[in-house]
Amino acid sequence: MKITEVARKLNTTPRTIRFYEEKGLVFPGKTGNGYRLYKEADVKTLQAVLALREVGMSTAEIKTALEQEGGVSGFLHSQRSALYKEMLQIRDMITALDKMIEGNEKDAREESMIELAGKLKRLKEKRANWQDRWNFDDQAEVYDQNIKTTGYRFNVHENYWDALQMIKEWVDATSNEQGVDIGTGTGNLTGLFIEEDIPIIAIDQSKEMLKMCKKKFPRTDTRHGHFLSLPLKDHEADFIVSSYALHHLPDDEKELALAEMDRILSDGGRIAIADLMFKNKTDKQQLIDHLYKTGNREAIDAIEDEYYAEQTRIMKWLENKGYKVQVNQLNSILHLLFARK
DNA sequence: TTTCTCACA
DNA sequence: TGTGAGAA
Repeated sequence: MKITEVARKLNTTPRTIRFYEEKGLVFPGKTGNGYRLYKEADVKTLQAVLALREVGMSTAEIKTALEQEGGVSGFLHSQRSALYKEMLQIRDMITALDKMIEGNEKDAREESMIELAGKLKRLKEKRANWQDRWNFDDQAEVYDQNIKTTGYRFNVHENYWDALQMIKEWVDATSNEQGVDIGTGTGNLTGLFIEEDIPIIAIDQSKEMLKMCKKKFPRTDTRHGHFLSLPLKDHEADFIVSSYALHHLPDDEKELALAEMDRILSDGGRIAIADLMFKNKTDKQQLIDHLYKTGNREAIDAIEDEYYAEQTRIMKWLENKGYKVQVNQLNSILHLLFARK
């Protein structure tokens, strides 16, 4: 396609298209006489450029967007993720301010305001720098091996495959449903669905893990993202599964994660979670006491290193949102949670 | 027709 | 961030 043809098709002028080339957004080939020749792919990118321009992005921003891995859609998702983070911060600020207003009306002392401000600041920091303390990028190669080797006196992966299998069976998906696996890791759970030709989007915050997942199950749609901002539209998923992932989020963020799941899940959709948790606070204390008594340092270290959930708290949250919840405990720390919206 | 360059808002 | 005009 020559330049005027493309311009007409996209409702712009040849001049503008050349301008975008000057800014490094398209690279058409040239004919013998020096005329620009546009391929179908070039037209596509130009279309994207025009669209992004329309939304107010600068050519420089568009350039970085185009260069990002995952292309435009990857960029859009990361933009969404950034905005979502901001939105959460603003929401935190509003609740904190509401509390201050309330406190002020009751003629509270200044300390409580300062206290609140401090709490807000810490929350903000936590949100801003959730970091992968466990370094999953480095674990990608060895993760599957680690599942097989049982711990000395404490094996977090006991009943691992049972749990994944049970999730798959409970979800009971058909091949025209859209699934999502959050914190897919090396894709063990995702694989169970892929084997049966059930479309599933595998999400992980570790790009190395995603590579490994793609290697094991090439047909998987892998996407970079994390619990607090999932790269999916509202109500896009028919079912959500997640295994051995939620315990990497602090408790207050777990509820945000559930809210985010709720956002992408269609009405009547299912959530199935397998994770290390305690039934409730007293259960947690009892188990830890027991471990102390028996001197099982290994287990205590493992538990303290992560954020095991309280099953009842998650259950309550889901029920408040109108989910019908069913639970199943496989061993002292492994719980399954099935919820229907 | 198209390209390139300089200038302009 | 574009656009206009003129020369080739």
